[in-house]
Amino acid sequence: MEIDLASHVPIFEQIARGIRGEIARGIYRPGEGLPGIRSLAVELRLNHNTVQKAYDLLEREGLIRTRRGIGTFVTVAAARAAAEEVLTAARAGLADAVRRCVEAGLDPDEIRTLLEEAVDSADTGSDSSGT
Amino acid sequence: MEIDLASHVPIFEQIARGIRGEIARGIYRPGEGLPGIRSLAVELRLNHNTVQKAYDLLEREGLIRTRRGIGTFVTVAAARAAAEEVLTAARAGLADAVRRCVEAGLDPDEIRTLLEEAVDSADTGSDSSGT
Amino acid sequence: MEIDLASHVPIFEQIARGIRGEIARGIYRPGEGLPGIRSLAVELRLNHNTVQKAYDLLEREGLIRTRRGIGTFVTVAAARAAAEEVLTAARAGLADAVRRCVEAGLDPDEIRTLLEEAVDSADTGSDSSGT
Amino acid sequence: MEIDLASHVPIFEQIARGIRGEIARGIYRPGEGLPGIRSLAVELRLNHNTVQKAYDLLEREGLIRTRRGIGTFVTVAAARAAAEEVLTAARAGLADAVRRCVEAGLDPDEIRTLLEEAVDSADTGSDSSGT
DNA sequence: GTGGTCTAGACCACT
DNA sequence: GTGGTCTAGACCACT
Repeated sequence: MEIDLASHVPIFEQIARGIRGEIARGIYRPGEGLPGIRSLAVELRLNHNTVQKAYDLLEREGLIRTRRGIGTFVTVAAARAAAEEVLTAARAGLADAVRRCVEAGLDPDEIRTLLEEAVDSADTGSDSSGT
Repeated sequence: MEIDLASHVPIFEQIARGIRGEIARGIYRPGEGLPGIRSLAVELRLNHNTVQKAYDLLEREGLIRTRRGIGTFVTVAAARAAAEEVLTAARAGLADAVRRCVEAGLDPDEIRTLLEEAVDSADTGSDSSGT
Repeated sequence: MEIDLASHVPIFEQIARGIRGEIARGIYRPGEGLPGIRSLAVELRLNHNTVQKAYDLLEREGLIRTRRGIGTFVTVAAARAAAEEVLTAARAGLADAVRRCVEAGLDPDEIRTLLEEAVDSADTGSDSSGT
Repeated sequence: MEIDLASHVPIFEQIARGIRGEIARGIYRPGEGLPGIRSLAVELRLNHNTVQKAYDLLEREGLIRTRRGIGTFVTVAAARAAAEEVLTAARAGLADAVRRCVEAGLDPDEIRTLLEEAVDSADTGSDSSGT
């Protein structure tokens, strides 16, 4: 998961988004355990309270369930819910970014070109070669 | 200019972006006066200090210049600089949004579809169909 | 008279200081007329209200006297008073500048060197060659 | 740090000057933490926004760096930069004060005498006599 | 506790 | 009217 400290999006929100995305993509499946708050905090070099806040948010959304002393788990209803939330957020984010491009004076074709560049470079981790 | 009070982007930053965009698109031209800090604050229903902070930022960037008791004006170097800043920001924002879409599990074609929807709805007023 | 628009000292105060100095040095003598508000404003490229404010200040101090429709004149008591005020202000300003030098980490000798440089360069207008 | 509420120099600028001087003199060293915005505000009996503005200015100059939730620290490049800025400002201030003395009709010797008085009284605490 | 943003409102300088 | 500074006080994010 990548945290952008310079972003205006609160860090706890970025963490929550990251986990939502991972649930949506099936990286974490219902019943599966999530990394511990402390260890994730160490990995991301953040204070554990910040990670805690992200987990709290996800629990309020019903995506995860914390069991004292045992750990945090993905709920059964999570996969579908996460996918929807992530999709909605992604769509909103894209619409917003496009609006800013239009305001920047870019015409649709230029935006499409930028999109292709962005798709290509975002495509890093996922192997699209089919190998 | 539209201000999103719910956004994580600080209001003063949103104002600065808006004005940068307007300079970039030639709505405000070098030498031209910008709306007064107080009057813009009233129009946007914001506190004048918030608008002041946005103008401060733009002045530090060299896009505008303030003259005591007279008003605020677009600098000669502004148009080009604003266009560049806005373009860079727009590109970064789009790349970011696309990355989130990919993380949401969307494939390139789905992202392209979303983009077309976004372009259409962001296409405020400017009828490109020529009909 | 030199006005420093970038200075934090209000412009009307700078004008007043300038005139006080000129009275103190005998450039304007008791009974003599001062430049008109409008013409001085034009010369200094300022709004006449700003010059007016400076004249008001000097009148309150008793250095000058305005006679409607005739002009502004240096009062009899002015010369001595101006000299005192200017001297007090100059002394205070110097003490302040020295304090800042000390705070900048300069030792007395370095400050003395700077002073000699400053005295030399401030010596521009006054012909010390005796020619 | 001493704040002169009657000065024409804005309070936030006075605070920035004070801290620049303290960095220049090595009172605060690179990596070291500065007093918190809120606590300094309390100490100086000022509003925290005013101190904030001073810190903003210093951050823009690259002298200090703020870390959310942690505090404000002197940057590595700060010492040299601060010393230069402070020296330049001190030199300019002294030149200005001397110019005013000359305009007040003081001759170089009188200015030198005033300087010695100022140096003596500004010589707070640091006994250079070695006694 | 530490910094960041924002509002409401006041006072000043310049045009 | 136009900008600049400051205060008092509130709310949020991160440690």
